[in-house]
This record gives sequence, C-alpha cells and structure tokens, in this order.
Amino acid sequence: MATIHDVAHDAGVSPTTVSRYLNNRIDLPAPTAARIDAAIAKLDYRPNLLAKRLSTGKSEAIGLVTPEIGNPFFAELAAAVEDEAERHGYAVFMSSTRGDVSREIASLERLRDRHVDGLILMTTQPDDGRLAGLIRHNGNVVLMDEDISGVEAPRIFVENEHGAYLATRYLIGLGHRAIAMIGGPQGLFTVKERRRGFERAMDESGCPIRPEHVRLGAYTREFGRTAARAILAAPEPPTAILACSDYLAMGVMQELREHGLRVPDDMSLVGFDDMPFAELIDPALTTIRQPIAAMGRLGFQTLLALMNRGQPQMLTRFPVELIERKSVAAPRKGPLKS
Amino acid sequence: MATIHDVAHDAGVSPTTVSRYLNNRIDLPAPTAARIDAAIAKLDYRPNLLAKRLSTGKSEAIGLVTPEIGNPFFAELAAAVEDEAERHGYAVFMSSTRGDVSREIASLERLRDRHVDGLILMTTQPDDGRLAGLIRHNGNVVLMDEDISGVEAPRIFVENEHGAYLATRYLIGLGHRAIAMIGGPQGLFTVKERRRGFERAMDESGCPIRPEHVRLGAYTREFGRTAARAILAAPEPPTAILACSDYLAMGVMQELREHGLRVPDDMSLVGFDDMPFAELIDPALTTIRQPIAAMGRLGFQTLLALMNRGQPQMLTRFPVELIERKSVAAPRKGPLKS
DNA sequence: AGCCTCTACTAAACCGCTTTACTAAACCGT
DNA sequence: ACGGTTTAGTAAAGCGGTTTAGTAGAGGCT
Repeated sequence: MATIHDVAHDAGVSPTTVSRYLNNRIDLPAPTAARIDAAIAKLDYRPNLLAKRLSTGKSEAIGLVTPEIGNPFFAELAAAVEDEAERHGYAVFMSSTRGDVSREIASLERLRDRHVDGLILMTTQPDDGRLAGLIRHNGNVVLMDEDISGVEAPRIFVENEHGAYLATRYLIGLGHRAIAMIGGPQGLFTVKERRRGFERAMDESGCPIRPEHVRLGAYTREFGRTAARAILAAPEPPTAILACSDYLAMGVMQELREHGLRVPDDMSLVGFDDMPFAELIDPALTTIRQPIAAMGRLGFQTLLALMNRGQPQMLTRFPVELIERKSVAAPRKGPLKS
Repeated sequence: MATIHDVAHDAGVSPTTVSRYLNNRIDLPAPTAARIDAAIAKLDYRPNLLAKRLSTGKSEAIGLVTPEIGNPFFAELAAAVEDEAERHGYAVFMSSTRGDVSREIASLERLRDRHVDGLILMTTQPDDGRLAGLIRHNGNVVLMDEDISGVEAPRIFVENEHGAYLATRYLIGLGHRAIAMIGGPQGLFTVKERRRGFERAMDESGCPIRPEHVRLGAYTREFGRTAARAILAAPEPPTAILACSDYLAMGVMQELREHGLRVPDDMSLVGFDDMPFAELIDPALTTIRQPIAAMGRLGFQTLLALMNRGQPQMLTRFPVELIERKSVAAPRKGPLKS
C-alpha cells in the first residue's frame, strides 16, 4: 500500500507538506495541491490509521459499555450512539458486562490504555468504589441511565421519579388505591428514584403502601415472576402493579397468566422503558417511554465535548412519557379468585 | 505513562529484551525476568497498544456487520461473537447497515484500511457485485446467515431449507393442507432456501400451493401485516401460515388480531428464528430455532482461523429445531369469519 | 543596499513498540 | 588450547504518520 512518502515523492513535495495539507493545517497554492491530489488518486493512497493514531495518541474510537447488548433497550441505545459516532468519524467498541464488575473495570482499562478515547458507561450495580476511582483517574467518561456516586462525570438520566409518579397517578386516576411496585436491585439509583415517585404519588392521594407490595430485586423477567408470585400471595393483593421495567412487566404478565388472571381485567399493569416488544405483547403494555434514541445521540455528543475539552452539560434529564395501551383498566370489584 | 524504555532502564536491560520477554519470544534466566517483572510492577507499565499495532500491523479487532443491532436476533449473535472475541483478546467493532449497501462497503473499507483485521458480515440484500469484488480483494471475511455469491469466504448458515420443511411437515401432520408462506426479500439466499423447504414439504404431501399464498417482501413486522392482509383477502384463505421470521410472525399476529381472528383457533402460525420475544407473546410462538450463540462463537473462531492463515471450514450448516409452543393447532373447520 | 515580512515549503525528531541481524561471554568436548 | 555451540542479550532500523523549528527565496519599504 502507498504511504505518505510515496505520495510526497510523486507530487514532488515532502511528506510534511502532504500531511499538513491533508489535515488542513496549511494553505497550498492551487498547483501544488493539485499535484498532491493527483498523486493520491493515482496511488490510491489511504492514510494508515494505525500510524496516525500512534502519532496523535488518539484512537478515534469510543467504548460503549452496556449491561447486556442482547437487551433491546440497550441495543436500541447502542444503535443511536453508533449512528451519531459514525457521523463524527468515530468507531464504537461495545461490550456487555452482564452485571460483572470486572468487565466494567476491563473497559475502563481499555480507556486507560488508549484503546478508546472515551467511554459511555451504563452499569446495573451499586459501585463499591472501584469504578469511581478508576473513572476519576481516567476522565472522558459519560454516565448513562445509572449513577455512580462520587464521580465527576457528565450524567444522562431520565426523569425516573416523574415517570413512576406519572404511572402511579394514572392508576390512581382510574380508581386504583392498592398498588404494588416491583423494582430492580436495591440501592440502585434508578430504583430509588422510581420508588420515590411511586411513593410520592401514593402519599399525595392518601393511598397506603403496604410494605409487602413493594418488591425490589433485579431488572429481570425472572424476578418479575418471583415478585408477582409474592404479591399475589399477600393477604390483600393489589388491583394494579407498577413494574419498573418492561422486562419485569413481562414476568409479571406471565405469572398472572399462570394463575389464571387476566390483564387488565383482574390486574392492571404498567411497565417502564417502552421496549420494542411492549406494544407487541398481548395485551399491549401501558408503559413509561424513555427517549432512547435521543439519549444515545446526546450521550455521544456529550462525550465528544468532553474529549475535546469542551464544557459538556454535567447533568441532563430526559423527559419520559406515559404510553397508554391495553394493560390498564379500572380496578376489579371484589377479591382475586386465582 | 511508563514506556518500554523506562522498564528496560529500570531493569537494566534493553527494550528489545523487555519486548521479547513480554511476547514470549525469549527464555530469560529467572533473575533477569524477575527484574523486568519488578520494573513493570513498580512503574505500572502497560504496553501502548497503538504503538504495538503500528509495529505489528495488526489491530487486534474485528468488525461485526449486522443489518440492525437493535434487532434481538442480531443483538444476541453480537453478544456471542463479542464473548468469544474477548476470550481471544480481540475487540469487536459493530455496525448496523440498515440495509444500506454503502454502509456495508464502508465496513469493508475499514478492513482494507486496517482498522480491523477481519470481518463477520451479515447482509440482507442481494449483492450487485460490488461487495463481492471488495471481499475478494480484502480477504479475512466470514459470511453469516446470508450468502453473497461469487465470493470465496467461509460461510456459516443454518439449515434453512430443512427448517421450513420441518415447520411445514409439522403443520401438515396436524391436518393442514392449505398453508401460506411469507418470506423476506425476493432473491435473498435464505428466502430461496426456506421457500424450497416449504415447497418440498407441500409437494411430498400432495398439498397444492396457491400462488397468492406465497408472499415475499421483507423480513419486517410491517411486511408481515401487509402479507397477512393479502392472504386473508384471497378467495380461499389458508388454515395456517408459515412466517419465515419471527418478526414477520409478529406482524401476522397483529393483523389477524385486528381481523378478530384467534391464533391458533382460526389460524395456525409458525415463525422462524426463535427470537427472545417468541415465547413471551401470547400465544407463545411455535417457531424454528436457530442456535444463535453457537453460530456467533463459531463465526469468530472461523474468522480467527482465517486471520491466522489456518484452514477454516468453508461451509458450516447449523441444525435447526422446531420449538412447539401455542400458536399451532389443528385446522379450523369451515371458512374464516372475520 | 539593507532589512523585514511573507510565502512555500522541508529536515528531523518523535510516537512506543517489534524485529532482524548481530555480538560478547560462557561453556564444552577433545 | 582451540573451535564450536549455547546463552544472554543488544543496536538499530523499521512501522507510517505528525509536528516543531527552521529555511530559502521573493517582494516591499525606506
């Protein structure tokens, strides 16, 4: 393959000149520029990225760390990030941590080793301090979706509290007063926020919250089932359930079905996230929509600003929206017969 | 950051020695090795990947080109590829082409420009020859899922024909004789193969295929709806539909629902792929499972063999499996009342 | 004429690692 | 004691760009 030397030789200039010309750091008289252009075309010259990177110390790539790329929520987000990154000439390395802190650490090490210039990090576990330490040393990290405390990175979140508040108010507005909530891992930022929104809505309307109606565990379908089972077994089961992710809602729905209960006739159900499958299931899931694509785009833009030593917004909250579908109705009369 | 020179200096040897030691190209007496190890630890030395890559000409990264990373099928595959790649110290660049040939070409250019050492390529469109040409020049490409004709790359496919055959035989076994088929883009490899399997099963059982019962268009939910609408409008609608992807099946299901038809009572439905949501929808979808994770792993292994100038298997066919769920029953008696 | 400024470049160092070709010293058998 | 082999390394030339510091020559001003 042709190198910059070949081009320089062919055009009768020095490699320096070609390099500067290609990087717009010099204004060349038209004939010289034309000779260089001709040489490039003739030799089919392509700059060697590896060399360029070593020289500049930039890898022109970013890392996107998600808990699980197979999860449609993160996959959609990844698609948006990738889209925006490509527009700016950046490549995206993805990695799925599967809730494994050591994988999160590994991606931070990739940042330190200049494998990538920056990182968009989504975690699903409360940090024990290790991540925070690494991030502080490395810089160029944008946090999305979940917070890591003790870190001074730009953050991009949704209005978690407001979302849960909206959903709960909506249920209350339809006459529900006994509402259960199922959430992800205890201690997680989104979990706390969503719980707060739920509690605020309940309090405002004077609806009592029974402790056994609040189940925290994991953002998985499996936990949705477990939690639903527990809630159904409670002495006074609720008439509606707020599941703080669509995955949880799926599990709840499956469990209800196995108990012979119908959604929404016997139990109303609201999800959170508006994953692609939310409108495909039956009944279509009423849920809180997060603007995934916009978050992904902004995530990259924020990181870009950070990498260019700009001044990115340090905290962005995206609005959420209640999407009304078919999984919610007025409360049933009378007790559950399952 | 410490460089290999610093380590060498600290250990009292030359950089050459450190380099060779770290790359296992030399056996050093224990004391010397210990000094180097100590220096590395002391200085917290990490080899600069950028420099290493320029020097070796390898980027230790591969590209994974999927039509749409937001699609759970590809997302799951990506997760498996990534997993296997990481195990071998490779990073994975993903890109979604969204059916855009220019994006496919862009990823091949990244290969040529040594951004990545190899590529796993999944396309969703018949090639006009451009891709084939580029692949021939670049080498180190593994084709998955769909074929590109005129290329000598290792290929990894599933038993498309057998899958469709299995599904069709299964329907016929339950008494269906009028079966429709909905497939992806005409001219696509998987479409042709699956169609052939469908036709073979029908022929073998003496079931006539009505031309208006075969709909080819795109592997999308939207097309599933369109095709289902057309099929329902046919003079003699079938009693079962074979949808050649789960996305298509989703669309079909939605359309049927809007016509007031029940699955499987009024119409049996079989999908293809066994995407994660297939068992979540109601009724759970009977479908043909592709071993996605195994395909992803083998995809990387094959590419690795290719990159190391080994002799990879040039064609691998993965078996498929019929997953019986709830979307299939014996054919309804009498005509459709929609 | 002498000095300054501007244009149009260039030489050479550098990024940090790998690798080829080579050497000094120790050991070994006869 | 000597040639040959092994051990334990090293010097220096890349890899292909970028960048800093500098220069030759033309033109303008006084």
